[in-house]
Amino acid sequence: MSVESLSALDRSTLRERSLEALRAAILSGRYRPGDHLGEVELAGSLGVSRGTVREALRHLQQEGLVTAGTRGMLRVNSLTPAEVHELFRVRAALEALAVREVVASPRREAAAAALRAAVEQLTDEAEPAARMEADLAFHLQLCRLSGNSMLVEAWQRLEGRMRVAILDGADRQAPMMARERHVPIVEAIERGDAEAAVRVVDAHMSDAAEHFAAPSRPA
Amino acid sequence: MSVESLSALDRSTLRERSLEALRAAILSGRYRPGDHLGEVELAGSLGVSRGTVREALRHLQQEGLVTAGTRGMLRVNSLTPAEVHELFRVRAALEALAVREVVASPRREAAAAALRAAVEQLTDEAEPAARMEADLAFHLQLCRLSGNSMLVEAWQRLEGRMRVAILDGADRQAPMMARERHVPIVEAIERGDAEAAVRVVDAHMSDAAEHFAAPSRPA
DNA sequence: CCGCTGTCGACTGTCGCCAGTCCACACCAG
DNA sequence: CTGGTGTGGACTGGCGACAGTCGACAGCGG
Repeated sequence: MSVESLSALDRSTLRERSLEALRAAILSGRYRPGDHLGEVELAGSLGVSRGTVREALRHLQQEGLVTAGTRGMLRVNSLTPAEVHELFRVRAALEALAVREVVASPRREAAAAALRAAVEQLTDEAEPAARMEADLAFHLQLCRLSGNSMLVEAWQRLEGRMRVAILDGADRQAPMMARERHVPIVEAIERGDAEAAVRVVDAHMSDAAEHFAAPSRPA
Repeated sequence: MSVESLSALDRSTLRERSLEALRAAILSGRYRPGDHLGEVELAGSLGVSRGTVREALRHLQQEGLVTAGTRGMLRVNSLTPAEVHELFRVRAALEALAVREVVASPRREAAAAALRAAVEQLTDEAEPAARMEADLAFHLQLCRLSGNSMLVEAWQRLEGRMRVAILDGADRQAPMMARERHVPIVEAIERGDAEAAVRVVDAHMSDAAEHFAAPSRPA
């Protein structure tokens, strides 16, 4: 029943490690959408007390990976196709702001270079999880380069939900993560053509929503 | 030292009541930015245990009203002028998406009517706090009418920070909350002119950022 | 007078426990 | 056989206490 033993080697708090372990367990599919996450069971699995698990669960709840059911019980959350579409539209709005700010920034040259580097990490051969990481890293980098901390935070709050949506439709994720999909964004930024970049991002997000909204696990 | 006694009359949990009380205490200025929020002190003030206060504080931390300082201690957060600008730019992006979706919605007529009603709540005479509430209610309503739940959630995550920013510059908030500032948005939506509505929202947010970014409380 | 050190205090991290509540299931009366 | 009932189990809500850690301050040596 053990999720994964918490190595007590690093200096972070138990709460942080538990949070990380829980998030990884959910994202890895160890717990499926709808599964009940009992505090006592998790406390036993993680080797920590209930209170510690509680805080981690509350955090995941705010992240949207976990939702409250009957009697305050928490279950692994899943997204409806409609929610996936909504999610990607919000993401598109945020990233559109990001590209506009990057283009308008005096550090546009350096930003474009950094994005070039991030795009190179999008390998076409790695396993799905690694591809997703590289893809998310690119988009997060894009937000970071805008220099807008509030934007970064808002984007990161969507990240958990995006991961579940992407992993749910992992069978068809390959084309979305391709390097060719991201290069045009960087090129438009390099040209200083914000509107073109926004259009590319919008189209990219729209396609992605279409791909990942398909209910692959009827559960 | 008592923040405010929690009436044990309603049916909500202690955690929720504590959270509400704490948020109100911070937003009301009972605690100033930078103030240390001790778990034991708050527990005593609220008449609940430390664990309960802890969870409420963690929630406020994610809301951005509270930030972690040395040794995990939590302090009331404040926003730099730059952050206020960033905040309103993100908000503008989200509300622009909202108006686009409202205009594109088949329920546009009904939505416009609901916004008309919300605009009427923007009285020019009430006290600052009430004006802010009406203003935020209008904008939240706008997001809700988009029917995009992810958008609503993203917006609400900014709400706490917006409140602190607005209250910090409450001395000059009056013009921003005026009804005339919001009527054009509704009118553009009624006309079905999404781009015009977006421009109005953008301008509104830009002005607001300018107003509320002024450091009024040098602390 | 200045710097180092040891001790004290305060605060958070974490834990185990008790209480309240809801659900499921067995049981019994009709 | 069916419906109401009661009882047991499981789960979360909430609490008090212990332990670890860091900062402040007084005291001592140079």
